[in-house]
Amino acid sequence: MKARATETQRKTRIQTENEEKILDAALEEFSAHGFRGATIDRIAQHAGMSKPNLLYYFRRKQDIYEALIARLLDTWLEPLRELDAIGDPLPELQSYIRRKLEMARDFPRESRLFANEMLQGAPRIKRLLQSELKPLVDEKAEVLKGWMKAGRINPVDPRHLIFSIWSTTQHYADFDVQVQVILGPDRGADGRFEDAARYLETLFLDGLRPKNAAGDGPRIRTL
Amino acid sequence: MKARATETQRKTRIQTENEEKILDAALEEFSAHGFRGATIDRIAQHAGMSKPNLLYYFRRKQDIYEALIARLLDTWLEPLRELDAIGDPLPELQSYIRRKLEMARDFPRESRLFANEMLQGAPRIKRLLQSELKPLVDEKAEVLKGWMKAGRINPVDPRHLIFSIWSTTQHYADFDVQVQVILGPDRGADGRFEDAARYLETLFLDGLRPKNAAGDGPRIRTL
DNA sequence: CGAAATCTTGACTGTTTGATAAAACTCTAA
DNA sequence: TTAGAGTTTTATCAAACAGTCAAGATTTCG
Repeated sequence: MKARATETQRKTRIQTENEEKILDAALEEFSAHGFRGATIDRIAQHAGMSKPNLLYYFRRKQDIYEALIARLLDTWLEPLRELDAIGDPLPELQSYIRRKLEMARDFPRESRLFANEMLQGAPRIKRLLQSELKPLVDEKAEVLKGWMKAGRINPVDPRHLIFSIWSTTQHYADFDVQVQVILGPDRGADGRFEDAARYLETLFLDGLRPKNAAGDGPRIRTL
Repeated sequence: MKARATETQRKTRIQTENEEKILDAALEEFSAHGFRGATIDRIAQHAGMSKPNLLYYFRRKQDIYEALIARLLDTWLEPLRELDAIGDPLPELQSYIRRKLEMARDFPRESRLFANEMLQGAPRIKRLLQSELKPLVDEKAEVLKGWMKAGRINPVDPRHLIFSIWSTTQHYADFDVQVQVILGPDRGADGRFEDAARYLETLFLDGLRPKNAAGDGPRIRTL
């Protein structure tokens, strides 16, 4: 009779399977339409079960969404956690960028779900951002600052540096349609991924200013 | 009796005012909740009028959305149009980045509306992207290629370069909540904007690798 | 097997939503 | 001033929506 009670209780095979199916379908829906735009009917349909049956596993729409968010944030921050203060700065950053890019490739729906929540003003995870995300970023910002002080990477605002890594990599998941329209069908998904990886490597390591050439031009006005 | 007919017909003062009020309210709603998540009721309420009255100006929900999208794309592409093949590459790119950053600061709702449409797979503007966006990007990609061939900027994939400018700048509008959580309240909106501008300038011009120092470290594995 | 626990379904409720009709009201220009 | 165009509201509708309930079907396990 009681299915998803919070009590310590082993999950049935069917329960595990169905919860998985539901969360997968819900990810599809929520990531494309946001919390309000998604409907239980569509999630149930996509999960291949009746609406009342879905509601047997998750009492309310919000419960599905929260279950999704809960499992998301941890996965999402994993790449940043791996940024190692002991390692060499540039290779560390490079592999962080690559890990984020791989996540955008392998978990685009998760990326979009996160983006959707942000666009809405993060009403449901703002607190989590405060308690989980911020301390982690603070910690890693200190690591970056250390590298800068040692002259091992150029001195920039470490937090904005992190923003730029997030945005450039997640762009390939969140704006996938646009990317495909612009790049055309010539190059498949794998090719696009490698192109993006190569480009971001150059951008973050060396920027656009040519090192050898004198062709620098005048500084632009600082408006 | 007939209000918003497609016929050539002068608009009333009231008509102009109310359409403006509606579009502003709709922008608020659609940018935060997407097409499905937004409701006419809430838009009407936010616009300070009754739902039937709103529907007197825009027959269907979709009409409001489309009116919004139509006026958006043109504004959105304006900064890229200004990228001048004749100018000096680095200052041109720098001021393009700055213009995009200014748009993120001054029109965050428009940015979010666009992002929302993308997350949904751009069902309503995919065609417009093909016919308007792609040719423009193709044209500007050629400009960039020319600069690269002349050795005036580092050789990179021009389209991915454009993606990175879009993503880094729009991030400050689309993920504003997250940015605020991480940066804290110490620095106001203006300070954040200037910090971002300064950081992006360094990133795009010089990247992170220090020029003077030898501290380079080994190359990372190309996974 | 067979009973208890688990799972599934159809029928249903109250509410919200997009949209319409027509009556009532307001503004404007001759 | 007043007729008619333009605007707003009240009342209403059908569909979509989140969520409930109890009865029936299935699985699990002693």
